[in-house]
This record gives sequence, C-alpha cells and structure tokens, in this order.
Amino acid sequence: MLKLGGTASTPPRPNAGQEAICLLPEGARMQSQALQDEPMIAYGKGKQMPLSLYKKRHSLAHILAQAVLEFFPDAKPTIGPPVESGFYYDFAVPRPFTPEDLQRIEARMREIVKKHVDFVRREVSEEEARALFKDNPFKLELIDGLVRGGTDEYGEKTDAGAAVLSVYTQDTFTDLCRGPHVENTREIHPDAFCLSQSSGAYWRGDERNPMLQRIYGLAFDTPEELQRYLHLQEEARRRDHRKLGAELEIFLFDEEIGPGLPLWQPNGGVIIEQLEALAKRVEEEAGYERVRTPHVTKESLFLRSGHLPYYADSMYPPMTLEDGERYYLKPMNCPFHHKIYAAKPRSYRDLPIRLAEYGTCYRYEQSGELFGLMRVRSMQMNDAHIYCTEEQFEQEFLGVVNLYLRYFAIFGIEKYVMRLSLHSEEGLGKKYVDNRELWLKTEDMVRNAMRHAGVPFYEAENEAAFYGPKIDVQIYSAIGREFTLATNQVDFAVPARFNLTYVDRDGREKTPLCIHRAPLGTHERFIGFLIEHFAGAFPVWLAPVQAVLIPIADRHVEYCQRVAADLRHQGIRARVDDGTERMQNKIRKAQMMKIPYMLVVGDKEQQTSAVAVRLRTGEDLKAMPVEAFVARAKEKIQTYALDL
RNA sequence: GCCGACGUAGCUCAACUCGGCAGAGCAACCGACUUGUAAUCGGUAGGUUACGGGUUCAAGUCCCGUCGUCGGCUCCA
Repeated sequence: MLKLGGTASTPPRPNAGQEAICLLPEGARMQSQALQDEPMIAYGKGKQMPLSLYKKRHSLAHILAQAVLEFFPDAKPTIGPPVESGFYYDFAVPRPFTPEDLQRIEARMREIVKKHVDFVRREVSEEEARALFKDNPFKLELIDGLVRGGTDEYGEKTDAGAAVLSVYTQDTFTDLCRGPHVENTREIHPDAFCLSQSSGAYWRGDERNPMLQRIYGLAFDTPEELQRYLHLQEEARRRDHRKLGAELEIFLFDEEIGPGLPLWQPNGGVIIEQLEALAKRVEEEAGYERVRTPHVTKESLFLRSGHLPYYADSMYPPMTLEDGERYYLKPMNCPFHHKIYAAKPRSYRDLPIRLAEYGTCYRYEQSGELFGLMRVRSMQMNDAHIYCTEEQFEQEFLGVVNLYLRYFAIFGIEKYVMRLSLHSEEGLGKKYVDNRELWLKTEDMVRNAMRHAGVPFYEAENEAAFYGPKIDVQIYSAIGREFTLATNQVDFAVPARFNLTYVDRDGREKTPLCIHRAPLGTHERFIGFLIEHFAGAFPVWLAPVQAVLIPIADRHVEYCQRVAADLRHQGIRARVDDGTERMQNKIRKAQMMKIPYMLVVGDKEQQTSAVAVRLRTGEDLKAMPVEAFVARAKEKIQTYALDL
C-alpha cells in the first residue's frame, strides 16, 4: 500500500500570514453546527441545513410567490425550494422581472411577514389537488409525478402511490408543498432576508423545456447574519481572480482575440513556468516521459478515438483544406499519445509507459459557460497517459492519487473531496461505451484501489467519461467557489480502438489499460484557483517578482542595480524601482503588487553591502547582508515554502 | 445556446429623475524635490462614450441590431 499524506477530512484553515478570509460553503459550516444538536434537514445533493432555517427559507419562498401573484396575477408558480444562503422560486410569466419589480415584491414580502400570518398544512386527495391547480400545467405535472411515482418537486425519487399530497396556505396563497414551514411568519425576522437577483431558468433544468423566470432571495436567522453574508460577498469580490488577475497583470482577455482565450502577461508567464518546472520535476521522479504533439489533426483521428460522436458539440468546428480534408483543433491529447505508444512494438517489460505533456487543447464551451480563467476555450493541461497491465493498475492508480496529495501539500490545499464517477445503466451505448461487464470490473478496480489506500471518496452515478470511470477532485477556492480541479480516468475502451498492444510473458498480444490523469488540471483553472487561494499573494517560489530593490535616493540606484543583477544571477527574480517617487510610495506600489520581499537601500546598507528587508506581511527584518537575504530567499524557494 | 443586467480615459467612477459643450482621482509623460518602511509638489497629455444603424435641431443618455462581460439555467479541466 502506498503511503498517503493528508486526508479529505482535514478541517480547513486559513493560510498563516496571509490576509486570509474564510468563505467556506455553507454546507461546511453547517456540519460543525450539526454537532451542537440543532436538528438538520437534507436538501439538494448531499447538503444539509438547520431545520429551523430551512423552514424560514422555504416559507419565504411561498411568501415570494404570494407577492408575485399579487403583482402578476397571470404568473404560474412552479417550484421554490430553500437553497444555500436563501431560497428561490421559479415562475412562468409573460415577461421577465425587472430590478424595479424585485424592489416592489420585496417590500410587499416584508409587509406579509409583519402581518404574522399562519402557515396551515392540509392533506388533499389527488382529485382535489388537480382541481386546485387546474390552471397550472407545472403543478399538474408535479402531481402526476407524485401520484405515479418518479420525482417530486425537488427532483427526488418517490415511490408510486407512497406520496401524500399536501398543500400549505398562508394568508391568501396556497401552494402544493410537502413542507415543512414555519407556523407563523412572526418566526421570520423582516430584516433578515432580501431578494438578490432574477434570472432565467429552464423548467426542471432542461434546456428543451420552457424557460421560467427565477427570483433568488437571501435569508438568515438574523439581520446580522445577512449583513455578514453581504460583507463576505464584498470580500470575495476583492479576491476574485478576474479582478486580481488584471491588477497583478497576470492575464487578460481581448475582444479582438475571442471569448475564453486568455493572454498570459509576463507575470502569468512566470507562474506558468514555475508550475511546469514543478510538474516536470515531480513527474520525472515518478517515471514520466515528456512528449509534444500538434494542436490540429485530421478528423479521422477523432473518429477512431470515438471522441467525435460524443464530444463534437464541445469541439471547435473543423477547418476544411483545399483537398477537402477536415482538420480539428484538439480538445484533448490522448489520441496523440496513443499514436506515440503505437509507434513501435511494446513488451510487458516496457510497461508501465507514462507519457506526459502540457499540451494546449481547445474546447468550444457554450458562451454562457465561460467564466474568467475557470472556464475557457483554450487550455493547457497537466496531462499524461499511463499505459499499464491490469496487474499494474492498482499501483499506478495510487501513484497518481499520491501525486495529487503531494501537490496539495505544496500548495496548502487542505479542503478537497474525491469523487468516484460511475456510468449509468441508461447511458450504456449512448453516453458511455456499451460494455457493462468492463464497466463494472473497472469500477471495482478503482473502488478497491481507493479503499486499499484509505483515501476517502464518494460515488456519483452517471458522471463518468465515455470510456471509463474516473476520480475527480473537487476543491474549494478561498472565496468558496467549488470546482473540479484534477481528474483521473481509467480507459478500458480507447486503447483497443487504436490497436494498442503489448506482448505479454506468454507471447500473446494484449491490450493495455490507459490511465488519463491531470493532477493540476489546466494552467488556466489552476492559476485562477491559486490567485483566489493566495489572494494574489503567491508564495515566494511562484511570485512573478520575488524581490524589489528600493533605493532611498538616486545615489543608491547603481548599488541596487548591482545587487539586483547579483540576485538574478543566483536565481531570484529581482527588480529595481528606480522611479522618481519617494521610498514610501515605492513600498506602497510593491505592497499592492504583493511582492514578497522589499529590499530598502540607503547609505547605511550601501556602505555595508546590505539590504533592509521588509516582508509583504509588513514585518521589518531590518538590515542584513545581501548573502543572508539570498540564503533566506533561496531556502523558501527551494522548499516551496508557504511563508516568507 | 437560453433569460436578464451591464459596457464612459490604462484603472476606479461622475455627467441627475426629464436628451443640450464628456469631467475627476489614480496610473502615464515632463519638471522640481533626494526623502528610512503603504500615496512629495507642480504641470502636460489622454475619449469617434464597445461596435453599427435609427429617432431628433441636438444622443453617453431614447429605439433596434452586433460584439463582449457578468449573474443564472446546464455541463465540465
């Protein structure tokens, strides 16, 4: 068994010495509250919140619907559940809501809350329910589902006939609802909620369905908690990678270049090179070999790989050459690596073969999906493909998981969740390669490997890649954003399509398994994450500029330039601020660029071959010999230290 | 892709509900100052108000379209 460092259950902790704020998803906070024996109720996928808060939010959703109906009598209410931080309600309405509508509706909701109206539950027969909601096709569809079995208004499975139909009435409004609700609106503080936004939302989240208009609200137990939430949102905006990325000159987007196609500025270039250097070092130690492959290829390659039928929608349209040949920009690197594997006969003695590449891929994400660096159309993946035998699989797979954990330790990533994504029975032959036995077998292999290693994970059906199960790593940025960083996929199908083989001990040709892995995901997403994780204050080894020399007067500039040249010679990224501003202003500028070390030089330092070291944290280390500073900086860089 | 909001100087924002000469701070540039740990002073320049149409005597402002960004729906690295 491989030794693993860290566990997913390690409690999150702000980075010491950074201006850290901790905006964890509400679910994470709620778990600690659960220990204080407040009754909890589950909602959404695997989340929970205190029952009392759930009731308030749920009731506010109904009050929202009441207010909307008062202003828009033709509106058809659909569903309105409590969610993280508040609630929403979806309506079918002739026109979208305007910000002014929301103001009026919110004011009216407050009036209703202050009227201290009761919520009354009543169980009804199917016939009565159908009569009550005869003008609302959405409610009738929900009733169908409840009666026939299927899914309830929250998309959860119900048994046929097992559902009891109930309605809740408050004031003038009655809604089909399973509850629970507050008994009276006096339980709700009129200043502990507000409406936050409206947007379109498809009925049942399916874009083939009609579009409804959703109104979101925020709701807490007390006005103070609401204010705190709004304040944290404000903090999060300051830490947003899009804002910091521009301020720190890391990346930019240009309309003339295209949506989702980031330009990396020199500072971003440094960060990328450092990440690649780390990956290269780690992967060389782990027995990977580097390869490089083109960005475009003939259509036939993706037909053979099987990507085109599954992924054509996510690919840029092809370009057609004069002879009619069609070429695609590559959305992934694997087919190219398969070709390298296939270039010569392989023996079992050669395996495992690990081919790594920071290859640039292009995916035509829907315009509405693009989001800063987190979701882009051109991306460089920390990609590799491991070809191995079945016997080698477990060790190789765990080697990859171990790699993840090693990276997470370096970056101080303490909160992550591993998800085992499985196929679904319905998807066989459509979304997934049609080979049930191989699916089950491979899923077992992965599950066992994870269990043997003692790595915590949860399982999710119908989330696999088309060619096999995968482990995705969900991480949380410091401002509470959750996303998939790394992915680790088992491919039992595509190697065969490429006729990949090795000659085994018994002299027979066999098909290797392929593990696709990307522990650092893409440069784009990972750096977006790092910017938020560190609030732009990168550890020394990643900081684009590690030290800035600040001469106090013009006569110190030459000495500063000599020292800076010396530092650069020793592998420290140093600059001189030789502008005409005062020293204080230069410190301020360096602070705002979050440069780790500010080296102030005046007469004293110049005379003693020293620099006065000020840390980004504000700490003044006073004057020290240049060599002493170099030793300190080098040590922090070489150990990937998180402190200065 | 769909619904909505937004787009003014490199950045942050003005120019009002009701159309009437497009402005400020920071940054940049020039000059003076030569400073000891988060903003020295003075000056100069910088805009076809995202782009294209329309209404009007007159459009940053009203209308239409396009592009882009953001918030959602959905999916994922």
